[in-house]
Amino acid sequence: MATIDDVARRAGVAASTVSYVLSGKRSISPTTRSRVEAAIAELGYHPHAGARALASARTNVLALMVPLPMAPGTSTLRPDVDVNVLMQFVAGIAPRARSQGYDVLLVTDDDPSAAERVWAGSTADAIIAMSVQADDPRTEALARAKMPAILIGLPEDPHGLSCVDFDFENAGRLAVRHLAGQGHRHIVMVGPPATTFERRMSFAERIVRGMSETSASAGVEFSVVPTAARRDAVAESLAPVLDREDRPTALVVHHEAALPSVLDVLRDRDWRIPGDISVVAVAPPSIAEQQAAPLSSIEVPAQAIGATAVDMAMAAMRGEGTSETRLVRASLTNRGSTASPSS
Amino acid sequence: MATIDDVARRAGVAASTVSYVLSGKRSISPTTRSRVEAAIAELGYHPHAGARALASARTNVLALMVPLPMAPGTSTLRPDVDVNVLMQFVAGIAPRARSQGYDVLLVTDDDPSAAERVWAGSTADAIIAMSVQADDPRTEALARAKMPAILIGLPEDPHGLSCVDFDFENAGRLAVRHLAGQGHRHIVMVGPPATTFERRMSFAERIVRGMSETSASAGVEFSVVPTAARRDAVAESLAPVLDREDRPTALVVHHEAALPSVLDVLRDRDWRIPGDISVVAVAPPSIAEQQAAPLSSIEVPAQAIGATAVDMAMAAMRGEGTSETRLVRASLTNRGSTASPSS
DNA sequence: TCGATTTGTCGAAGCGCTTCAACACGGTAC
DNA sequence: GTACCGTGTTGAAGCGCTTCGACAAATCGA
Repeated sequence: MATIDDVARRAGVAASTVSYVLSGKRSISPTTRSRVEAAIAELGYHPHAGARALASARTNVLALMVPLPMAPGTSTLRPDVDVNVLMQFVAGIAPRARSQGYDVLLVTDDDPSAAERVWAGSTADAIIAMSVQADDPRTEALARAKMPAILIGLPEDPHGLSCVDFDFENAGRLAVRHLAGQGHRHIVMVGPPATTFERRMSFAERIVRGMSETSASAGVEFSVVPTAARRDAVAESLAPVLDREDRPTALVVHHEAALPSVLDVLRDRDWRIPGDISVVAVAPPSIAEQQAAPLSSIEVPAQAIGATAVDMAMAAMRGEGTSETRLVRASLTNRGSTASPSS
Repeated sequence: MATIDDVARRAGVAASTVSYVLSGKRSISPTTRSRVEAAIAELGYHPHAGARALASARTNVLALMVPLPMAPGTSTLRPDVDVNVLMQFVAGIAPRARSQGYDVLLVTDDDPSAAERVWAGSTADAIIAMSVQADDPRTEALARAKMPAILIGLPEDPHGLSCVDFDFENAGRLAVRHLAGQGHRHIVMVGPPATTFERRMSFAERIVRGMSETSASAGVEFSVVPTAARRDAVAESLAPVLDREDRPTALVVHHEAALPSVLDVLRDRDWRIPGDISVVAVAPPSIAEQQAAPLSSIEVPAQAIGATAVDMAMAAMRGEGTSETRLVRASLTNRGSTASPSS
């Protein structure tokens, strides 16, 4: 492997000059610059990441704490984390980090001390923690490690850390307002399984709050049906609600994995969308689009949130960013799956 | 941050002694060892990863090339990579790497030169590349970079690199043998979309080869139906085959995402499993188990393959591992979704 | 024309660790 | 008693880079 000295020798300059060409921290004459660049190209030189980290005290690595949806060893999926959504975040984070010259380190240990290991060992410059729960133990560990950290999700007590998340409360309001505006007086939210609520994933609580408050003030009847993703589970959970004489005229589905099952259940009853029932999905665009029927949806811009998290991490490293919480605003894309109730 | 010198001073020994306590490369007296360990604990010392990498020429980082299933910027899923399967691999890789003291670096660039960047910059000690296609350009790039690399998947020309994969050909043989043994004379494989075949993902080609050869020698009629995952697509793709008078009595489904749709389509026809039709899934256990009906399946041990890849990478770094190809053997778990055809 | 800036380059001092040669010391062997 | 060995420890030399202060040369204002 060629070193910076090799390059310097070949270009007939000092090593420090090469360094400055690379970093742009001092002005360099065009002549020198091109000689150095030529030498770099000829030798196929790549600076040694470790040496760089040692000398500059910056690693150019961003650590990403990902909850592994399946416990290692077992094959059971953790039902409260949707793999597709997870990937959407990663798809937003990785390229954005790369474009700023950062590599992404995957940290999957559920042990909260992993954060300290990464930070204290100068393995990464900052951490992004995904899928933060209301009472997530990682939050405190991150704060204690005193390292630039961004949370995706909203803990009860951020311990002074910055957070990004989708504005689920607003999404809930939006959905109800849209449907109530069309004349719906009875709305049901089909939500994540009960365990998600028990785990205190705040997003679930927030969207419910948004919906129920708006419903109340609009005089709309509202209830929540938590469900597992499997079709039989969905059918069973929904039956009591859909069988009622006074059944809801609109469904708001906030459970990516259950979406196909919900549509199937409606189809089994020969209910047309939106003729017999209106449906709004709360999901990343790619998922809403992939359904059998195009669904009007409140799009969770997971990729954009991921990218934002990276930007906030960069800001935090620069010492800017007084701890802030950014809630990315909801917007409803109408794909024609809602209409005034026929009654 | 405490340095090794701080620890040495506190323990009253030389820095090199601390280093040897940490690495175990020289014998240390029990007294000294415990004094050093105490100092480490008191100071909360963590060795600086960069300094370590510089001095020892080893980073203790494993790079993982993951094809991002969704192109950044767009929201379209690449249909040939199943997110769930991807995650299964990661779930096998990350903990195994960690247990050997390695961190995992996520490399999502599709640019083949990413490998060189990572290697030449001494950012990682080895690379594992996932979802390798028959004619994957990354293969040659990896080989050229002359770095320890393991491929998950089977390229046409491994360029001397080691590979791990599931023995899909064997899986195909196994499935047909099992069904033929029960008396089935007409089997259809429901496979990944046509684009997967076009992309020359070798797994698809291999399982087809295994099935068709065994079918031929067992006198069984066999055909392949590629399909997209969505329910309407599946219904449409399967219709010509299932509507035939002489319809198949068994389906082998090798397409994780389409599995639920296939079951739905059968249910719509009021066909019972296995009474009216036998079904075998080829999928990771977690996915086979999650279906509405428990499915007999040939289990793709994605986690185990991931772990194996890590072990092979470690061996390759030690300079062992003459380039080898390991195919992990298939086994069929009977969950009662196959039976002799009723005819 | 001369001092004051600015511009471009260099040399050297570390960053925190690993590792090698060297050595002190008590125990064995003769 | 001397010679030798193994054990446990040390000091110093880098690993490849960044960055700071210094400095020569070019540019400027008056």
